[in-house]
Amino acid sequence: MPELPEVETVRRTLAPHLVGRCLRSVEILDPKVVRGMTEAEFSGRLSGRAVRSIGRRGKYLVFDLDGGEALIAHLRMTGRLVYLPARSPAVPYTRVLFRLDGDDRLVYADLRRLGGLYLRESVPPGFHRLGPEPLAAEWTAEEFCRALAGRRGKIKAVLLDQRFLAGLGNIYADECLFAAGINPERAASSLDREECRALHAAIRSVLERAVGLRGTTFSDYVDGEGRTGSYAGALNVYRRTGEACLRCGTAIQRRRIGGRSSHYCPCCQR
DNA sequence: CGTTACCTGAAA
DNA sequence: TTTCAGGTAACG
Repeated sequence: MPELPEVETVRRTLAPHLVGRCLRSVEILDPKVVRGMTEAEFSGRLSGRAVRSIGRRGKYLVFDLDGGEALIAHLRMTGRLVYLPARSPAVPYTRVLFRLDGDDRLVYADLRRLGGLYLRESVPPGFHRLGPEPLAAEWTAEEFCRALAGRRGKIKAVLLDQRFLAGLGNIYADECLFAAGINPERAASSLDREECRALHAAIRSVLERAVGLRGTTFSDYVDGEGRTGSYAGALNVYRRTGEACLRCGTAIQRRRIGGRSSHYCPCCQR
């Protein structure tokens, strides 16, 4: 479910509740979501540690804990991390419960169970190969243009490659390409300088606006306080197949690129 | 490079 | 019944 704006929103909504507080104990209801170690090791190494800070890298959340330990989460499609004050109703599909002081809890819920919880040593290899953060000041149009020129494959597939750029997913890749007026089927290396700069600016502005609106909710996504995001009303092409382009009126098309649905306006995106 | 597997549920 | 879903990794 979550791409960079949703994960960043979860980070921001969890931090005020969790930073400085202690994970008193861990209850694992479904061992599958704890990756790369036994349940006993996972709960043993986390129990009793306080949360120092919560960070984000691409679509990963990183909880830095006392003693140099870290809890790392990837929500994949349907994962949720929700802060649950004492006596709150249970969250459907809860897989792991972290008990805090005072009977408050942090819940990991995940309908499809594709997401996972990790410690530093068990983090998946992709974590260490993430590309630049698109909202970081150091990520310049110059660097982006150079990197694109050296890539084979279609621009849509390249934008989804987390080694190329960390945090874009299917929704925002389509929205950024629309904002830049670039067809998703174009070869990445065929973009000229002006198009690269337009796409760089589009990625920045779309992601910043989406973070400001607290992400996009279709069905599953909620933030760390259980609230939905409101970027769905700002979407121009994603899941609007057959509807009129808001800019020119042409019907939005959908086709499969690199195994994912891509939505675009055949008139505005060349 | 594209395809498949991993999971479950909703919608067509 | 089939297809589709916000993601990634492991195939061939």
